[in-house]
Amino acid sequence: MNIGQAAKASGVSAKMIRHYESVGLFPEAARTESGYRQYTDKEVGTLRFIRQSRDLGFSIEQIRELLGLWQDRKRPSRQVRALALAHIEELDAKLQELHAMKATLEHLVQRCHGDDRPDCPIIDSLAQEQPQGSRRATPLPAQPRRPTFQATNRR
Amino acid sequence: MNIGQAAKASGVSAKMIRHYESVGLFPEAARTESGYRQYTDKEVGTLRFIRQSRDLGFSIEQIRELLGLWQDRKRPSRQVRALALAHIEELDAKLQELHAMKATLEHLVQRCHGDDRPDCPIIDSLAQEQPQGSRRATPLPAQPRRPTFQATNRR
DNA sequence: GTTCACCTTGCCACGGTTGTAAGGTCAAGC
DNA sequence: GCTTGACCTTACAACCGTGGCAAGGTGAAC
Repeated sequence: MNIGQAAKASGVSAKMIRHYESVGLFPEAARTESGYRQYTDKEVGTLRFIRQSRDLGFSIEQIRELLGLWQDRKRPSRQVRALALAHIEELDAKLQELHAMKATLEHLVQRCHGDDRPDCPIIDSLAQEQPQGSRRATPLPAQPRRPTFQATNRR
Repeated sequence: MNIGQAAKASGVSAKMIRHYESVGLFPEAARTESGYRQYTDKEVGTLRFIRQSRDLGFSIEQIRELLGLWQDRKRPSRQVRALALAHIEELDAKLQELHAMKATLEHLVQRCHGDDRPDCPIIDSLAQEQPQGSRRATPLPAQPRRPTFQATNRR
């Protein structure tokens, strides 16, 4: 199986298969005489595992661990569960963050007429300097101020 | 005011002030004879505006527009509102995505004993090949399969 | 022997932010 | 004066995951 076929079968692009190989997430594939990578069903299975994990938002490093746990047939399910729980917590943190942003914006949008007049509470709020005892409901202790949220590529 | 002081006053790091300047989000600062950037309160105000916008998850490009709207005192509030609404939709899309991930994971975690036994539905599910008529509740038409969600740097 | 789809490697781009390196400047204390 | 240390300057690389493009080699059908 060439890389293109493995890509189709697994749902991981050929580009990313090469990338995963280069970062050691995926073992180096066998090659034909002319250098073409060759894949078996077993490897496609691993690629599918990777794709599913990515779809659930696991990072490459987390997937590295997951693959290790998958390979090790004797490992306690406790370990897998712990990894999943940790990831759920990350997702939760992100969800909370995004939710807070959305709530603030919705509040502002609600108070903006949104007509021909220039007066606009949204802009005003952005321009306003944040008071020391911030407007945060819970004054979280020593919280990193920058959002851990990054706008992602639109496609 | 030197860059360090402007950074403290605005909450934007010196590093990022330079960066914003380099990408044209922020006008080039005046300089002393020796080349030090000099800032006034007005510019610190702009920096604060940028920071507040970033805290709400607006992208650099969106902030560029917001700054334009802020500067233009006659622009209809409609425009600002539209920008905010568009961003709320982006946030919503992300929230939905993360929520779906979390829901799936929680379902799996719930069914995993999490004890010393190796049997684990989480790993099994990742290994399992996704059937054509996926497990998605709504078979969204031509949805990009890759998550638009990126794990972000931990700090 | 040409054509076309595929494969190869390598480098660049996107977000936004941080780190690091190698140097210049300023104000204080001696 | 001169050193020290905190600040400033620029430039470049890194993070993460993915896509794009270039320049070339390969395989198989016609």
